[in-house]
Amino acid sequence: MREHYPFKKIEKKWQDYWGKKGQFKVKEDPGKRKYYLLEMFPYPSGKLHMGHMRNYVVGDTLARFLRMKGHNVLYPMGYDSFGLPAENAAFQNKTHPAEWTKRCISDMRKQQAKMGLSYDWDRLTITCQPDYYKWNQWIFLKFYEKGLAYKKKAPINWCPSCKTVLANEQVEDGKCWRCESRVEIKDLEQWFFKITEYAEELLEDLGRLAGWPERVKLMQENWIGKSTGTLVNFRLKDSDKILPIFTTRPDTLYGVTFMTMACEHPLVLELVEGTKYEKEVKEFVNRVILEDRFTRTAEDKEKEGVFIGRYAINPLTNEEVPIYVANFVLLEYGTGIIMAVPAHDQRDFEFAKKYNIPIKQVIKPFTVHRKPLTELKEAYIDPGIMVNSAQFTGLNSEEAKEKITQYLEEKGWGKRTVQYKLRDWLISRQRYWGTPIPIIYCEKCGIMPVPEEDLPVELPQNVKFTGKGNPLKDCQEFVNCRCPKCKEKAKRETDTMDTFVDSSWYFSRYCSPDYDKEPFEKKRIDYWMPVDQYIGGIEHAIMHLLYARFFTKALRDIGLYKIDEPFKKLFCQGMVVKDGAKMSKSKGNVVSVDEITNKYGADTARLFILFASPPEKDLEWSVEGVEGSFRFLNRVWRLVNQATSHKPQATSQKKKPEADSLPPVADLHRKVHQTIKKVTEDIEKRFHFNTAISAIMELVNALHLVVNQLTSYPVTQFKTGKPANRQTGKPANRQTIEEAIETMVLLLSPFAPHICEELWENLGNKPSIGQKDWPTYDPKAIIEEEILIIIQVDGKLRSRIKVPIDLSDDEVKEKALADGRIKKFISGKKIKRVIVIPKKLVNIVTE
RNA sequence: GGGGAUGUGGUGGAAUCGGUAGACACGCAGGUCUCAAAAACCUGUGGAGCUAAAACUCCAUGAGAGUUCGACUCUCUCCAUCCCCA
Repeated sequence: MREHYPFKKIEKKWQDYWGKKGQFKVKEDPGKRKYYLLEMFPYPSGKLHMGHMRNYVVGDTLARFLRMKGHNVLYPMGYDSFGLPAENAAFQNKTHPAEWTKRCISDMRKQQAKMGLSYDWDRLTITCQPDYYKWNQWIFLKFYEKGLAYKKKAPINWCPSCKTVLANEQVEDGKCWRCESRVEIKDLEQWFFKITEYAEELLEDLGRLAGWPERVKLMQENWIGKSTGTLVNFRLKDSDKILPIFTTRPDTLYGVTFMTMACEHPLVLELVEGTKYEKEVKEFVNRVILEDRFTRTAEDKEKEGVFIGRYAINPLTNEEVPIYVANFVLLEYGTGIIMAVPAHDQRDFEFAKKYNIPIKQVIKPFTVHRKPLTELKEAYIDPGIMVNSAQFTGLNSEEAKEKITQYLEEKGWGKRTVQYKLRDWLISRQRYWGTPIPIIYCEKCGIMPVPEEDLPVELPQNVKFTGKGNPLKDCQEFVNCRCPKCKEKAKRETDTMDTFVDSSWYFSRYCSPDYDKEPFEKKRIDYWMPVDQYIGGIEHAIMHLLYARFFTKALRDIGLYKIDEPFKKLFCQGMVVKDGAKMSKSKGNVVSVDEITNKYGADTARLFILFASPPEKDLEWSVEGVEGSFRFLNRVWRLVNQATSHKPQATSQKKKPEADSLPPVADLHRKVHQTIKKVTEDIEKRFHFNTAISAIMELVNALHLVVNQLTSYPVTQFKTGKPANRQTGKPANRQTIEEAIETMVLLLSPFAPHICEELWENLGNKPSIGQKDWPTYDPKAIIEEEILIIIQVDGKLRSRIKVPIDLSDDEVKEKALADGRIKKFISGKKIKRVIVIPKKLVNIVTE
């Protein structure tokens, strides 16, 4: 590794050049095809890792390619810079979150620049700055006006000793991450965005997102979780209360033998209050509530519950059934109360077995003679024939669903309904480092939105970070204010917004980052939006992408957008792993960007990342692989410089080849054009940078062979040759080789931009290679004169022959049958048929 | 339990529309150069059989079946790993 190309010098030189020239700045240009290329912006947590870099290298390569193809490419970068980690770091390092964030951003920008990423830095957007979060507040007020932002009680994690709200990730094993006290669940007034209002549209429009991966759409579909079913009103015994339940199985209504309620259901504690059941129920609820959803609903989790001492009345049968509170019922789904039919639902079945609750079968299989119910080992969940169901007995259960729902509707006991799993978006966070919610509480006037002209409500700088509670609450100068209406003393909302609010529209801010009348300028947004290609990790498949889609629709209804969907195409790159595990500090398998750029340079890192695997798959980091990429670039460097050098190559002086052993120059010309085609299509159609690079490697290998063999060729002539004639049959050697070298450098330039700029200049061209047109191939040049035909006998490869391209199928068939090797296999056999696949293969089928 | 993805040499991967399995690279082995090494360059490299060598033959894409003249590719069953949901 002693001698290598001077990548440090070259990379610095061209990064400076691009920066000085402002080469990547873009403006709206109606005359050019726009292309908005977006990467998920990072959280500035300190150092960028190779996982980030993979995202950016894919994006940057694409951006450079598209520019050369003549697109007007918007390629911006920003930082998602509000959030809990900054606040924690501030507490630990005794710095201000703003300071810490600023430092992280500066570090990350340096690393991104070192990788040669071609962002338009003029559009840099940092979400923790008032000129950005002002518009979060503005949007909040618009949502509030439209009823899309509202307040209601919701349970939160509460640490009684720290007296603070905890995020879910701060609860470890049901205990506070800092002081290890038992976490409690408290109901608190919180702000919500009404995403459920768009549930149907969000679901429906998934069908129009042709450029999205199927699995992401599927995940969103499941998350929205639409189900059609029936709402049935049970009555509470000895009360006039109604217990509404949602079911997708109204056909099993006659088989209800108990009810279960979610532990979080507010009615639970109300119903047991002052009764002998109170103590037991409370203890149970408090225990269950702290387990996370996953463990609670896991298949193998023991189903548990407690009788609460009350009964519900089935409207169809007037039967009384006991009410339980159970661990497997979630408040979020349906109404939080479930009618339990143990005969036809597996979880209900297990529960009933455990607590000796009767099991009543109301559907029997279509196939006759089934074992009696008492011997059932599991619930019967499939459709069948209705039994024990009054006037519905004998019906097909699918049919009965409809009939029973109809009957309930007639009687006013229930109705058909559509249910979504999607919940409204809780945006309140009880912490400092986020966008202040622009609301004022006045004793006289109530909830008052901050007037638009008073925005932004700025985060106060002067707060104490004790690690406990929300520092904003203790900041008197922030909290105390005047009511905008009556001007009396009032108090500010101290909750801040979820950071997902910031990332739900940042891509629109890039379009007009300097605009100060609204979040973004219509004229410019209409030119750039929607995003043509979004690139990011699969971990955002649900939350971020769903919120951004919701924002787009809501802002459209406010009149800010013309579009319905923000991201036309989505690409999710795989993870970067090392030693079989995702790179992470705790595992100690992190490869830092600096380490790689210092040792091999950015071009090598870029090339390796793209070459080692197709971008949607996980990428295994390999030191040998990186060295291989480095070797390749050195090879390219020597090859091109050898061609431009005045000194003849020392090693190539040995002997002159015979005239007939001269390299096939026409082949090289063909190879060049085939490579253009392959590389272009691999990038454009498939995102398969790995095969694009291997095609370039093949071209380099071919060139290498030609240059080495062609010892009679005076290398000095490379420097100032005329461009190759691409129209006529067989160009001169010099032109062909020159064309091959220039094309190769052009094709390689989006992947390894620095070295290619330098080589381009060395070849006697003016910079910048990034502003040259992407090469196009000549369809005539890629046609082979002779093609290889595979000959099979009974599907087995037996011979190959070369034939002229224009030979007819019949002639090919004849040649195949006459082939010496084939004769051996078909002699004495009767030929049943011969299949000829034009220009590919002949299969001779014998009896 | 439901849904999805993946499974190809010693390794990463290629085979884009059902038509030569293993492109390109890594690694390894041998060679050239060198006092030696590194670098660079050249040659070989799925397995087995048969060979002095070449040629040739057979086997091989997680396992097993099916469709087809022909299957890494399509269908079914199973196994393993990963992801999402419950």
